[in-house]
Amino acid sequence: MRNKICEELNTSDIGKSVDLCGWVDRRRDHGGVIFIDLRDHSGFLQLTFNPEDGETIFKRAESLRNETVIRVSGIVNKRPIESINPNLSTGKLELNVKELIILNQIKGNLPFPVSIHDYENTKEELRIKYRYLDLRRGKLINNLKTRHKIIKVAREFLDLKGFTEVETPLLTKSTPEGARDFLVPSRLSKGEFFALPQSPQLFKQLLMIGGLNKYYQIAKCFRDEDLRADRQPEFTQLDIEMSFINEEQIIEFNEKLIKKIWKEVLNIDLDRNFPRMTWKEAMKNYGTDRPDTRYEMLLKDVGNILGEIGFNIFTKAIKNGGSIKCITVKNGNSKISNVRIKPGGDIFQVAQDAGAGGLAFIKVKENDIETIGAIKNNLNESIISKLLEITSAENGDLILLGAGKTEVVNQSLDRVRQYIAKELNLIDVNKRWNFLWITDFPMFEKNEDENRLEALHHPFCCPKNITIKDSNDDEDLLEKSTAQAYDLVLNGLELGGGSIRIHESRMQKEILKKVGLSDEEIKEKFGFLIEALEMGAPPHGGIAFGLDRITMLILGEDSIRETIAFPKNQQSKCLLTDAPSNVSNSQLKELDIEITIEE
RNA sequence: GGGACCGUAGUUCAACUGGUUAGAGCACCGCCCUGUCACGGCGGAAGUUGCGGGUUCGAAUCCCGUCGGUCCCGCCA
Repeated sequence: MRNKICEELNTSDIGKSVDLCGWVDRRRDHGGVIFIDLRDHSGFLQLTFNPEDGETIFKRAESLRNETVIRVSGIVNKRPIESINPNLSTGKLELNVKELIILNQIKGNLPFPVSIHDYENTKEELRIKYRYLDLRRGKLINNLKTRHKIIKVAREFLDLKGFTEVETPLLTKSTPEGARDFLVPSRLSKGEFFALPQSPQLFKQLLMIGGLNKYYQIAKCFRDEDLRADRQPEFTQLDIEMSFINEEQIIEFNEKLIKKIWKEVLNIDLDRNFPRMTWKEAMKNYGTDRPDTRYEMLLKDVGNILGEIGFNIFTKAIKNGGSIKCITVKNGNSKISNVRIKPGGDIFQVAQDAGAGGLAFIKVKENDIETIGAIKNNLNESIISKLLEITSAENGDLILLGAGKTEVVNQSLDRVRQYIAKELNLIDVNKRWNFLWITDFPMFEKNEDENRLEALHHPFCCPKNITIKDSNDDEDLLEKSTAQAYDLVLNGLELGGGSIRIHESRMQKEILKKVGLSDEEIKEKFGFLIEALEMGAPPHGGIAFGLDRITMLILGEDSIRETIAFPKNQQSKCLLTDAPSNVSNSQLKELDIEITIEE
């Protein structure tokens, strides 16, 4: 059909006869001469039509519209010097068309313009509904190519290190805890359901037990939860697992993998080792387990300074076992107006939205401080000087304080910190790729509402420095234990996480009991795992990266939808196919399923 | 489940504090134009202002409801 593509053409083709196919990107009809920008997957070439070439072909050329699909044959000509277009790789050339075949025409108006010159703020609703048109604009295709390259580099790297890519089932078992499952009924098992995997977690462990040694998978995962800019109901993990390995080895290995991807895809050398921070440090200094360390404003605990000054909110916080913490905004007094940090102000609101009762402030001035009377009346010089010492606050700085339950104080100050960093442009642009390992997660956290323990990572993480014998002797020891778990954080975003897994059946049973499962439930839901662990399971561990997020960050996009060919909208619907949708009664009957919602 | 913002021609936007017949660019249709490249010129068609209700002499504009979209909270082992 064609013997050339646009990007292949250069001045050595001048005088040659070529056949090209593509879309009409734009047409410029001068009456006498018609210019068409031909676009194919590789680039552009200007076509010219002259009346002297015959009435039939000229008439046909006049009928061309944007996005008409054509095949053209002609002679590659050198453009006159004054007509060279320096913005085009084929700008010195043009094709004088001798034969024009219209392969497909467009019907009516397009839902939005495709030509890159019209690239405007097209509503995303339309871009997703007519994804094939948006793809034709090129940017998304480039994003998909970058995504492809990331996967390719990872595959090559892992292959070279002796890993085997294995596909695990999509039709699998619904598991308790975690996210909501997508359920799949089956005609052969009426009344029963498969679940789509939230991750291949247990299967990759079983592969280790099977002696595969090194596994990876570009794995589709499914979670029926609400969506965000960085969360889709189906997403992709780069999933990795290894046997006879410890935490340190996994971290070092995956750091190499990430560095390789950044080098091959972006040509960026991440030469220094990624810094590490324990979960405790992260919570203490940043109030979150995925801190953005590109800027300062660390959280400081001022409970022992302000807890007993007599200000009721502070006193109560400490008395109830909570915290008083603060962040210091350098030169905040001039950069942030009073109304913003008082009730009704945007910064105050951020703190309150995060659950805090409010946000207190202390403005540091020359030889004085400014704050609300209820606080100021209770301060003396020694307290102030201690406060200034611990916060390193100087004249002009603004101290923002939170008091109450530690989790709430952490969460609200974390949000305020992030908000202010964005508002005041405090993010260090030189730290564009600020990777950080978070380690030493606790095994469990308390679910206050239901008064029970939940696995912080998942209940297959192996606790650190503790044996099943220890835990039998001291229940508390296990509950307060640290997991051999680690997360990779980039600029405040979780890129991936993993752990050393439990390879001992008795420990696995203990942990599952701790998160509230009965013996029966353990047997029913995880019997196959417990059994497998009893048959010579090797120590093993691994990690899973969010491939969509990695791609998003590498591309500098704000949403993973820009990295996915056919994404869902925020209501979890596919606007292109209108899925999910109704099914016929006969389909339902075959599954013995009845719809009870009323129309 | 909750909060915020948005919805005007095929499309991207405009329309003052509620006030004439809701405008413009691109696209579309017609005519003109032989070197443009986001070509240019003249003319034309194109609107249930998402939908429904209310306030008003008068609503794209204000109010209520509803539908759709985006961002966020909850949720996401």
